[in-house]
Amino acid sequence: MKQYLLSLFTDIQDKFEYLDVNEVSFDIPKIETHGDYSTNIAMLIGRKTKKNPRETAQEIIYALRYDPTIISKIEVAGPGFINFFFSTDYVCKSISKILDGGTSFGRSDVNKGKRANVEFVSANPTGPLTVGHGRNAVSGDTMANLLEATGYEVDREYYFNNAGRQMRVLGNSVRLRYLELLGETTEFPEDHYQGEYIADIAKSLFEKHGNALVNEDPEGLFKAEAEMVIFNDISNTLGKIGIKHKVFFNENSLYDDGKISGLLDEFKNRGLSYEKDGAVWLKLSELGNEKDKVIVKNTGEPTYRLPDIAYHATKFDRGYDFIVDLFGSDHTATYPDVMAALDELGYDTTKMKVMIHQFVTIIKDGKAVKMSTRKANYITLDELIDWVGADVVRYFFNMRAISTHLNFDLNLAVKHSDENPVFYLQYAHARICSILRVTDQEGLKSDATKLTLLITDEEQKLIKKLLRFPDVVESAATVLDAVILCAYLEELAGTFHRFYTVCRIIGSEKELAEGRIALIHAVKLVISNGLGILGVTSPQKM
RNA sequence: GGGCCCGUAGCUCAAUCGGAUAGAGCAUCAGCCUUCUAAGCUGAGGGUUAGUGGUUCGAGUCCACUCGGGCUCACCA
Repeated sequence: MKQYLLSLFTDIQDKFEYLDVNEVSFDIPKIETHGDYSTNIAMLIGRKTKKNPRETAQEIIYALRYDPTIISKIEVAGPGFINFFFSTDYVCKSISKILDGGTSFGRSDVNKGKRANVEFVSANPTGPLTVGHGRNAVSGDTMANLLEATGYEVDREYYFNNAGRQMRVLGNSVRLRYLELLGETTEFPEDHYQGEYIADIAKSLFEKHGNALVNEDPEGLFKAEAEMVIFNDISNTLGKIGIKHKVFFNENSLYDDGKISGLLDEFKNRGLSYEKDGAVWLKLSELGNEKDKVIVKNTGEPTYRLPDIAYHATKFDRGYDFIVDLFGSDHTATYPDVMAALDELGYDTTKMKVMIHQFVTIIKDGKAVKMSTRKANYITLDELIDWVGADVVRYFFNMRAISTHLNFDLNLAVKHSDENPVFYLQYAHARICSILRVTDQEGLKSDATKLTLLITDEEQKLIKKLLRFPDVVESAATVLDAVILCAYLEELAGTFHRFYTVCRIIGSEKELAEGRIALIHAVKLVISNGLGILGVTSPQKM
């Protein structure tokens, strides 16, 4: 529909000095009487020509040569809007486009042939995934789905570090719990990992090796076992909500293949780094950032910054057209350093988009649950999934804009009731499936040639809503946020439920019934395509 | 103190590039099942969009300041 309107304006572009097709946009008015689509172009032109926008709008309408079987009315309204009304016949017939599109309706190929990399989760293997990681995991996977829906070939990537201080502490935490099992009294430092999972790992080591590990290095088997168990746990949890990364990128590999030392040399040769107090500093203040930062500590160990830069350089070197990083707001301060360095190294950072999601607050019994990874008083993502189910987890994390704080109300999520929006959508789908089972028994078929009979208000609204789906997917993919899609699907479900209460299928005249069956097939398709992008299932029955 | 994010109905949140009368859900109240799934539908009440000023044909949206909340400012990641 939008494309058709745009083509009309392209045809008349030459007739108006200030008319630029690139400036013409079409909105869907909030109020029905303002038409199916509306444009403010006459007001934009009016600003330049100082002419009354309403007059300009009228001149444009006279010039437009449109097919009256498609558009039933064009009018000037308000301060100079041009409103377009599509004919009911055209709206009805558009349903076949949806049915023909099938599972690919809503998808586009605007980015066909391009490759994208989405990095998300990227938690180091020091403990189970928390609810906060859950938001990252779900948002990242959904972003990847959205990009795929616009034609990208997407690699989902997980970056991790199994070296460094945190992992040493992890190994030692396991070692101390192990020694406790042997009856030794040990001091368990407060900065060590307090979680029960540490004791579990120690216990399994004790069962396998008895007391043979008394003198084992904390960085030896203790660390290795912990890493393996925890990683296994992480990927199991991700698997439960349908997430599978294609690439697990280990920070260590950057050392092994010389990327780190090469980068260090390059910084030095280009005069971008210097030594001070036994450490190596990067001249970020000269690259437009606030202050210089250490890239190699006086212990000789790099800070996270150096491998981070090297890592992102590999993403560019691997030839991606679009690179997405997703992390929580606690990392806000870190990425400008990486970006500045990459810029200086000559990488085109406009190809890269850093997405930051705000924190998740778990609300239980009306109160916020305080969480700390080290102290282990947190709710794990795994527990959450077991508790409320994968669909609810995925939907709850998708239904809020990632830039806003998310309150995850456990008491609400756990309710399998009408307070829970995900069921509202799934119910619409299940309801359609149920109708189709019954109509099938009655021998009624879907008949797209009867679509022009769908002229009631409820039917027309429903069809127009369905036709918006590709635009919604495209917008959601552009901003990399599924919240638009969730809002759309909830509207669509509502529009369907209203149709359902007013427009009966069984009991209607056969031709009308068969046209309506074609319509609900289209609704079913759009709901399940939409839920599919969100990673939520579309149940046949509820 | 500096940077980033946020503040919209009692609660949780929408609002397309700055568009026309700020919308949903929940909660509250009043209705609707002998008929395709009532996990549904209809109706009612509920707002100085935190505040003040500015930009313009038009501001929840952009700018400045103020207030309130979160995150962050490491030789941790």
